[in-house]
Amino acid sequence: MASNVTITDIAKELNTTPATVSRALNNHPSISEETRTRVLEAAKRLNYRPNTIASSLRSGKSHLIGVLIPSAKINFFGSVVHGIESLASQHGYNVLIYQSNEKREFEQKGLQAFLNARVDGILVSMAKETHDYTHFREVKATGTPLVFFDRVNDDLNVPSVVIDDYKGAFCATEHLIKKGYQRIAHIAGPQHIKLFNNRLRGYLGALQAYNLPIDFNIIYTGDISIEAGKRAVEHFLTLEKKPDAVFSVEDFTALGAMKALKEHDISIPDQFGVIGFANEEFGEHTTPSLSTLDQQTVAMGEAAFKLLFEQINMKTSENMQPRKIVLDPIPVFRQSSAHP
Amino acid sequence: MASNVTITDIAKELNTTPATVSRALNNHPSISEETRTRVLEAAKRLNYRPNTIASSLRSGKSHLIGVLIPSAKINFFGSVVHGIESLASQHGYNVLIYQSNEKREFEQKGLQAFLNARVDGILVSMAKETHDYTHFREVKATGTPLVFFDRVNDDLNVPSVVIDDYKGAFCATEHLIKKGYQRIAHIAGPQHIKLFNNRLRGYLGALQAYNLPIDFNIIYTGDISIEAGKRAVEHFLTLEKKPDAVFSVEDFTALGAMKALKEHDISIPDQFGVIGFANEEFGEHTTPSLSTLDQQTVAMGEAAFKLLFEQINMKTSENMQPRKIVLDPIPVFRQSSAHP
DNA sequence: CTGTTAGCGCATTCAT
DNA sequence: ATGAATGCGCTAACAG
Repeated sequence: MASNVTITDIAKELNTTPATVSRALNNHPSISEETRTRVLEAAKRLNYRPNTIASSLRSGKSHLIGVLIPSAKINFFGSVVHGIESLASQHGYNVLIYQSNEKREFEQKGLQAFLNARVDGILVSMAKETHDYTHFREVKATGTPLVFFDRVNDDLNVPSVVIDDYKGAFCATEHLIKKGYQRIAHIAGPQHIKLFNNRLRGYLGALQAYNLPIDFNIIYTGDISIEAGKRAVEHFLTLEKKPDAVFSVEDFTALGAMKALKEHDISIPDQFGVIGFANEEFGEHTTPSLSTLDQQTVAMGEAAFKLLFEQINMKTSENMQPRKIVLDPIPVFRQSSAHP
Repeated sequence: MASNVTITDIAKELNTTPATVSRALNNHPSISEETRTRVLEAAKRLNYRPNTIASSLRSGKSHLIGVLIPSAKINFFGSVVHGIESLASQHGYNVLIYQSNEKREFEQKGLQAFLNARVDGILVSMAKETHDYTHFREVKATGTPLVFFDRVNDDLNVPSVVIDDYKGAFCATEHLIKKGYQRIAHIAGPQHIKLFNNRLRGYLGALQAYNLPIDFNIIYTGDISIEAGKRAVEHFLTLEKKPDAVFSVEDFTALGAMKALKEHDISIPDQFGVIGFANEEFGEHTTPSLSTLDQQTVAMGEAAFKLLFEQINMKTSENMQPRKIVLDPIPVFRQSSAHP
């Protein structure tokens, strides 16, 4: 069964030494073409499998990267992992995955596991619950390259990849304006979370850019849920000066808004325009289909890996300030904002 | 900077030997309580991190499991990975992830990478493209525990976890019957894929069980797409004896069917009932919401890990025939099948 | 270009 | 209960 042939076995077979076999196997420059082929042939014949564990121990490089996400069940992170893994395996890295389940405790355990496994680098999207960052500081202290994506923390001085929420919100609002909607509302998310604040700012920025008045009566702040979207619309409809379109901070909230509008027999997009943010899968299949902004999940994963890869291959001396990659969200304009 | 304290360092600090430190750290039975605490204290003080690589090399156990999936972008697999990782980390295993992207070539590369990393076990959902199974045979030949989930192959004699497609299809069809629909159609998937065939059989089984006639005119075979669903309905509506409900092999096809029905102003569920299979996220948010069967993704991941864990801890002598776990799909009956 | 030597960090056998 | 010795499989520095 498990043959477990080693380079020593190959060496014996060919009356040479493990060192030579190792060199041949790793395409070392100073090795004759002849011995290389002989070794490769013998390796194949004996069904040799390089033991990466031994190699890692000796070389100090594990060719492992750790990816810490809140949950693989969340679509967004699955897509990001897709981007990460694709590039990583192209570059000869294996990907370790760990879920924080939004708990700081698990987050810490995951980082611990990664460090113990001597990963060559770590990619993290932070848990919501996390407010104390000492565990990340410990990682930095070990010198292990670290990159944040999506859920980042700027104080930590770690390279990161994020989406340009301001620009996305600006773009969404601008789109509604250009489509001819007159009075555009916003359903905002919890403002202590930076990205939701950025989206609010993008909304305000677009209104200003087009010299439209800002009315805080049509800015509803709720949580991220279908229910919040419904409540927002109910609120808007009580107003004297009702809005005729809404930019919702997030697709699920937009969905709630659409449901409430339907209940009131307000037709979308004719009487009321709706646009969300995230490009969740369901948006393509609602009636009408939901306009939104795509978050570039796969590109985010790829960018995150690239940043990490740079860091891994960087002499520690080159200690410039950490790079921050900001991805543009991609507009996906569908029916819900197609003002006639 | 990276301290990289070893057990030897701890030993020196305490004027003892690496062996003692190792024993203390691993809760070896024959070690005095006093030295244990002294070692643990010193380990913490020196910021010691066990080197799993060295440990793996020495012990022969990597505490790594490899998970090979078609793509992390696909929701289903993300959820399964969630289930796997949760249990795995509870049991002290780290999870390596690799995507085949539905290509046999990558599948083989992934398995190779896993074997080289000396994983303690491998979990696989096969690529669609795969028809030649020698790479799996090679894995078996190494003695590395292997478990299939969802996309399995029975010839390989490998333990597996699947969903009971027959039962799910039976249940869906039965539901439509009990709701009072009279003439129930089926949109089937490519029949060379076993699970689709099982669903067709479940549909037929339910009709028989309730003494309903089987009419092949209302069994439409297509691929798995929204378009196929639309075409199926178009076909059904040309018939003289039109159906008044459909069990669709899969949610996206069901969605296509709903769209076509809407275009024909046929009201769902009053005039026509629809039920799908998979419990895709969008189903909750369509109008009307889509009845379906949940595939128990997280439970599948957990079951797969459990099976693998059993195998890992099994003496190779206990070579009974491989276990096969069959999960029951969970009915999720929503509006689209709510016959008045 | 190849062989020799050494050791990565740890767990385990055999002493004591 | 602890210490001494050994080697897992590989790579790398140094000789030749």
